Amino acid sequence: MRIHEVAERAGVSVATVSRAFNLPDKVAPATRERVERVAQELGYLPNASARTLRTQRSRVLGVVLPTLLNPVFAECLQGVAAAAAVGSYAIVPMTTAYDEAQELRTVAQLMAANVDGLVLVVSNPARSQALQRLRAAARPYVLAYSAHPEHPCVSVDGEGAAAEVVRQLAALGHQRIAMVSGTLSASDRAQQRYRGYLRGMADAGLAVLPVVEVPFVDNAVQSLARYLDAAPRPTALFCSNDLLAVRCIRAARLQGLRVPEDLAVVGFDGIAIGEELTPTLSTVVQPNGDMGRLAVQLLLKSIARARLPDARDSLCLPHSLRWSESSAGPAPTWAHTVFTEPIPTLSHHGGNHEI
Amino acid sequence: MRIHEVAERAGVSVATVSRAFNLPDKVAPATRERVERVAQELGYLPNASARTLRTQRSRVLGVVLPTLLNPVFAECLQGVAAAAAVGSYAIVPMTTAYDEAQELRTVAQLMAANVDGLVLVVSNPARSQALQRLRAAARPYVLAYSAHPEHPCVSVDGEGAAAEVVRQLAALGHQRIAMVSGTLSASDRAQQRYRGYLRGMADAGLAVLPVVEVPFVDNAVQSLARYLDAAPRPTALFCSNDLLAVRCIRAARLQGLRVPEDLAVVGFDGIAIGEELTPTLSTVVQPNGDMGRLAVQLLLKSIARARLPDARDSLCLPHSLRWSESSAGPAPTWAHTVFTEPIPTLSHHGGNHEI
DNA sequence: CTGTTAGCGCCTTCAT
DNA sequence: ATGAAGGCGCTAACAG
Repeated sequence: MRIHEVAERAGVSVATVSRAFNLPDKVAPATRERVERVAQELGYLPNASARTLRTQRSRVLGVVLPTLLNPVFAECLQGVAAAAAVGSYAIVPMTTAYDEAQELRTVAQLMAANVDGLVLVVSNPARSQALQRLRAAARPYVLAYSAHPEHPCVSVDGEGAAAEVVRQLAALGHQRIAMVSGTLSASDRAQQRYRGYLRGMADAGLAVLPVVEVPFVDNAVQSLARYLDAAPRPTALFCSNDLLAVRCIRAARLQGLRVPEDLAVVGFDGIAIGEELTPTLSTVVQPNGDMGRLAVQLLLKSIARARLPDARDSLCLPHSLRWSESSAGPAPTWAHTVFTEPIPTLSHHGGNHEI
Repeated sequence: MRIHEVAERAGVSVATVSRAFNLPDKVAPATRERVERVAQELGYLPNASARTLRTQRSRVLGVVLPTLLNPVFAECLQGVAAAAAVGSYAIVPMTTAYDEAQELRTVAQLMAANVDGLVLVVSNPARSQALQRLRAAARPYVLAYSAHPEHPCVSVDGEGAAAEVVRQLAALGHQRIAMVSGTLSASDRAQQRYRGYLRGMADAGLAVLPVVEVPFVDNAVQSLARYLDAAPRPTALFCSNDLLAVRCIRAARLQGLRVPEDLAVVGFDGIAIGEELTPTLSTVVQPNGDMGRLAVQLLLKSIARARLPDARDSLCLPHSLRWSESSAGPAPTWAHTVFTEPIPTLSHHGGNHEI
């Protein structure tokens, strides 16, 4: 279905049909209605490629995310999609698996696809070649989840939030607080949260524990369980994301530890499912949907003004701490000896609450 | 950066540059190398819109999903993305929130965007206007997660799997097995699984219980808890998806019920996080990634042959039952009276395992 | 092996 | 208020 056929059926020129769609004011009401009716009947929709080629604007935004298997980014993407839809923009999301080479390839591909702008979550803004390339090509982009003085960003104060969590855990009476993180080098955010941990521990006058780095998801629970098996174990774990927190809770249970009595676990991200688990997840709640939404709004605003987004327009969104069931103050000393047996495994059919 | 500039810098015509990219064999090695080098230097990438307009092929696939907030579809999308990447196709995912009107709009938008084909998860293939439209326009598409004799599909036998789950629960000694479902009318799949429940109960000679329909996510846990409060309660719940199962487990705990001793809970989907929860989720494991992957392969194969995918090429993938910690046989009668107090709520700071 | 050229479908200036 | 026509960047005949 092409514009020519609509024009023919409506007894007008293609120019009039085009105007009826794009500049409705410039066409007589009667004509416009007729064109619209015919277009409707024929199911005509303007060919996006031709329009893009002609106008040099695609009304498409590229979205670069590490993965969609972590709900935090899926939630963000929903916000991006919602805000884009409001502005009549389509989105093309792509995932990079936290790999910087792939970030670069992805961005190149998106540029070739003529996206009008990009929202991206990158591993490390400071050294990202993908961002350099975008800047060199003068493509509008906004980062989400990262803060960097030279890039337009929408983020939360991850370091401050982490420090706050640790201080509050200390205030609850915890002294041995360990940080659990994914591969630190893979993500700027993980490093930021770790710095927050260090600062919080210093503020509380506590001794820092070695970071528990869990690089591979496969055996995360296994290695965490092993870690928790060795004395003296921490009384609280601060995890750099909620999925890690879920795994820590499982590892604790496998070791026969109660959460939160024997081990408090706090996550980071505020993924929705965290509130449905048992115990519900204590965590740093980020406004994931809003992060995406506002990144898009910043982007679209700058596009409308035909300028690049300015680093000075960066936004730091408020976060909140959710103190929920997976955390509490440490149990008194005698309690630590109660649960030394691992919980029954599957063959006993899950009697993990009879103990 | 346009093809013309590359041609100029390389001292050849635009046709040669184009050929160097698309038909490398038809250009002299020396020339090709020079063109490639220049293109590299200039960071040239062919304009996708122009190419699409000219060739009438975009090398883009549309992906229509209900939501990305349910990990089952995020997992599927990863499979889709992987298979598309292998075939050098980009993807444009869109979500429909289980709304049929939005499915139609989304498909129309994707068609206007010149996608070469679509993978879609729709509410109800039998009455989907979106599918009618695709068929009318002769666009290649493949459905995932649904089976329908008139459409090319990649799915699992949801009814059979559900019946199997119910029979096995019965074999474990359960007699009061209830089905928990989202809005039945919103999804073909939910209905299919419900039919499986009915069949399984009949096979086991058990009396069917009224389906527990949980239409709105907001108060799902609340209403489930209320349901579980009323006697006589079921000893096993079969949930039409894993997220519901997670909520059922929480509702049970809120009522002071142990899972699985007082209440066995089985889900459906096999989302990855289910294995990390405590208790780990018993569920029907679908190959979510493969579902997406194979749907794309079917699609690309047919595109390569310049034909529409045939309903007779539909695939029914194997599923498996994962019997894990959230299910077990029913506890003996005396056990039902042990836990009658609700677990402490947040204000008591989560002592839900001290009972 | 390489160059010239005609559109793909649309928007937009210019003319009427 | 409407129509005619050029060209966005690219690929694929067709020539040479």
